[in-house]
Amino acid sequence: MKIQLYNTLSRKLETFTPISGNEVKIYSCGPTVYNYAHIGNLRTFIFVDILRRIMDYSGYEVSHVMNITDVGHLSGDDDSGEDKMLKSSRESGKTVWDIAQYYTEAFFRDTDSLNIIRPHTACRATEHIQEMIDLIRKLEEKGHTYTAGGNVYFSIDTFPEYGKMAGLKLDDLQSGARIKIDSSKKNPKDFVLWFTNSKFENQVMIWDSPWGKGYPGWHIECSAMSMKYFGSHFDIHCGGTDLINIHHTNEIAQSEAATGNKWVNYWLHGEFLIDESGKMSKSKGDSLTLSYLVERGYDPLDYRYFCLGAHYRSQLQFSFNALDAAKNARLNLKERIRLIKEKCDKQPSLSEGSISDSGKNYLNVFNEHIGKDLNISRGLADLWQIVKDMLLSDQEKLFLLTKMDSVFGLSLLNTEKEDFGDITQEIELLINERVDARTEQNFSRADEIRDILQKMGIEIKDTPAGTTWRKKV
RNA sequence: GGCGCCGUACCCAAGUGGUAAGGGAGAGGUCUGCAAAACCUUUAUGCACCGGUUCGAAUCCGGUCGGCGCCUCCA
Repeated sequence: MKIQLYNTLSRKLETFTPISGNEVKIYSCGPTVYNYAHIGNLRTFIFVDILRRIMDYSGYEVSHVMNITDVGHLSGDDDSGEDKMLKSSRESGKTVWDIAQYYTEAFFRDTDSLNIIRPHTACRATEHIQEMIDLIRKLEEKGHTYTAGGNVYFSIDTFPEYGKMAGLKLDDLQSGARIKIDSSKKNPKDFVLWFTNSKFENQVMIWDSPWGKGYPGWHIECSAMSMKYFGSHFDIHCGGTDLINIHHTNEIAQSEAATGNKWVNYWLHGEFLIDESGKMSKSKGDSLTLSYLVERGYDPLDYRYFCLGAHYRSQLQFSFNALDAAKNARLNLKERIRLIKEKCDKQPSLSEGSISDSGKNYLNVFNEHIGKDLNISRGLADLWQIVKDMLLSDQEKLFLLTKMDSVFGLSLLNTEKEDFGDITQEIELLINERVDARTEQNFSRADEIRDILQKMGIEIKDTPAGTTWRKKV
């Protein structure tokens, strides 16, 4: 199966070819764990998950590494900003280590509930300080660094290709347009590799280094960790679109300056989720979290479905209206699939070889769609078409759906419990009573019971096979 | 100030040169004691606006208006 990816490096669609045989090495930028992830953050992780699932689906051997940024980083460029971990620690009364642990667990709870497959390796920055120090040393040996004001900086003037991915024209950049420039820097775009002499009280996240006690700059962790797990050259690096200009630009500079060779072949960036006021950000304070959606009665997979409706490189407009639409769509889809499953119940399942031409065609079209820069929303449309196809056998539908859902990750075949709730005794009694009333043609009582159940949030369905119910959407 | 993206029906959106995917919502129908659910049908001569290129444009080019992002930390 051919896979084309839009590479930020070239700003073009490129056909994907792995560096080594059938292996695909994916590094994705992970969460900063000083707060809950908001649903905008999670959109990017869903995008990475789709990428990974499509690679798996295509038969590649994927290894996926993701960092956990548990080192506090400054909110400003000039050393005057506040350390976010410390801030969070001060506000909650917990230690920075507890904070990191707590939010890391919260992050994985969220991603698990979104059916996001966990990376093979999730590596904490704080557990790779030595690797970072080693990398900085290498850069130092090659003359790419200088020390000023107690910090070790990367000197971008020693790396002529600086900014090539972002297309930055250095002279045109208005550095300091929004923030004060660190006066120790030789070039405003230089960045810190290692901070020493923390000015923060109670700074506990400090380590010994050749340059003194301190802590690493933000960018170095991804370079150091990806090289540790993947070596100096790997296939795909992805993250949010905001990382292009600074974070990934700096990562490329320090990585390629250290090794002297190309670091990453394909760079993929996911666009933002926005709401009426624009992009969501942690610094806005109260932000939309997944658990808030759950409190409001949504299933995490409603949000996943919502995200699959748009291409990863388009901004997606969030609203509860749109989320409701996704929720309805997902439940409708599952109901249809439940019926298909029911009808196939006693029949033997199909194998790849016994698929009809029509089925094969669906699969080819689907593969073509998702292979073209992960066009998952087009793939979803393909899936709907299969579900609604009146000529395709149910068995075949089931086969195709199962295969395709390995890419969507929507648990579409899980139709048993989730949406239909636990049968409570009360509901069952009422339903039985209503069935009796209807048999006796006592329709006023039957309608009365239906109203009662309605108020309890239960929806009644009278089918030829009997009365069923489900929780109201 | 520099760079980039976007503007498609009531809503979310796909489509980037060959005559508008999909979903939600709405409407009509079948079914039903009535409903609900389910199922079927239906909903943009039109893709912000103006001009141009082309046999042909939502798609390419130029302009106008509007929205968003990046150039601090950020998904």
